[in-house]
Amino acid sequence: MTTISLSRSQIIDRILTVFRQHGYEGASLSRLSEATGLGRSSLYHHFPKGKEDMASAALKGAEQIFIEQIVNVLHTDAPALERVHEFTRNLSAFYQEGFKTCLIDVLSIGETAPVFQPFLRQRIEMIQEGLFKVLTELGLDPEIARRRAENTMVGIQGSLVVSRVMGNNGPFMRMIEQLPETLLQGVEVTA
Amino acid sequence: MTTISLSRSQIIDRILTVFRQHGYEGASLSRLSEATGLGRSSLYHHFPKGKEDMASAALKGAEQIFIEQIVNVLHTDAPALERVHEFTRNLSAFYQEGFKTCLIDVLSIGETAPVFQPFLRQRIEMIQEGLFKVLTELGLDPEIARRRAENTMVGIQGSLVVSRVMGNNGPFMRMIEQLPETLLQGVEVTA
DNA sequence: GTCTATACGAAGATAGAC
DNA sequence: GTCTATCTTCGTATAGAC
Repeated sequence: MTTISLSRSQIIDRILTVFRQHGYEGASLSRLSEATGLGRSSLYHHFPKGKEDMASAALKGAEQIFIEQIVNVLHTDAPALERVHEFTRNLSAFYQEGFKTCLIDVLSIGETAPVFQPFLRQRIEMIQEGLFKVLTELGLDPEIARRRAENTMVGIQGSLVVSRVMGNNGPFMRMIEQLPETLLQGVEVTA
Repeated sequence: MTTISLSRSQIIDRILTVFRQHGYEGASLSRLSEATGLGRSSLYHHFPKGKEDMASAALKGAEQIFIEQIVNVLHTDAPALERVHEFTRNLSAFYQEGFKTCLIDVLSIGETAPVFQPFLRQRIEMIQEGLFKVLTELGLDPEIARRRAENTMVGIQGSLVVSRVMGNNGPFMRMIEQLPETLLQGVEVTA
């Protein structure tokens, strides 16, 4: 066979896309097979426990880039204001300017939701903790900081849903555009 | 049979719940049959085109109460401020204080999404138009009004997702609590 | 209007050859 | 590590009796 075989991370990436687009129940083995170019048995070779393994791998595959691009940028030693802006930029890229459905949304629906829920919840908490840290460093009241961190998560998820339904990424992009301003409202810019 | 048979609207309500909880693909005929107490064939008697018919009926079933409770309250001749508050209260009740997943979210995922998308989109537009009307009546700049209407939809959908994943309705309830204030920011209260 | 029975394909999953 | 073949269960859907 001269077929160029995919690396594990490439396979997982294809799988990830299927789950994002179709949800857990809609991500059938046929679709996963087609998307990866692997037969069913090959999929079971890579993911012995089947679909649940694949969804877990997809979740974990997204985690790498998620932590790097979204979470860690909030914990660098760069100036707090700069961290907010990098977070915002990377967020937009991570969701492909709002065109990508979020796994957090999609995997929290249906019978298997309890399986993934702890991980999904952790993702939300990681972002909220990172934002909380940055905002309190900037002198914001902890109550307000916590609140803004939550509202940010709400804004991300909500704008993705609304963008998806409206058929354009306007809502997401407007959320992104106003995010730094919203987060930094009332912060003293003591250069 | 002494079984108390359900009315059509009761049947649709049960179906609605299944779609909300499991999404379109996860809402199998078995689940729908169990939830309604009707055999598969009976379901086909009521909904000849099968599952797609059921989902459409569920969507239409929710529309009645949606328009009454969420949209129409924005178009009454009550004072605009009062309309905002009634909208907020009814919104909270409609989503059962944040414990109910929204059909707009759930039916916009997966292969059949294009079938329902126009209707889902219309729901979002109905709310946004109603809010836009109230806010402009209150003297708000049209640009700002449009923006706040969109942010409200984003807040609703996002807080429902985050509440679901976090396993508590706190995010939704905080969104509800701050909604009137957010909407009415900068509005002159000329009694 | 609801039931039983049934069709038929697709679902997830496994065995074993190569 | 990928394939073909196969298994079982579940999926949607229909026919026809009551």
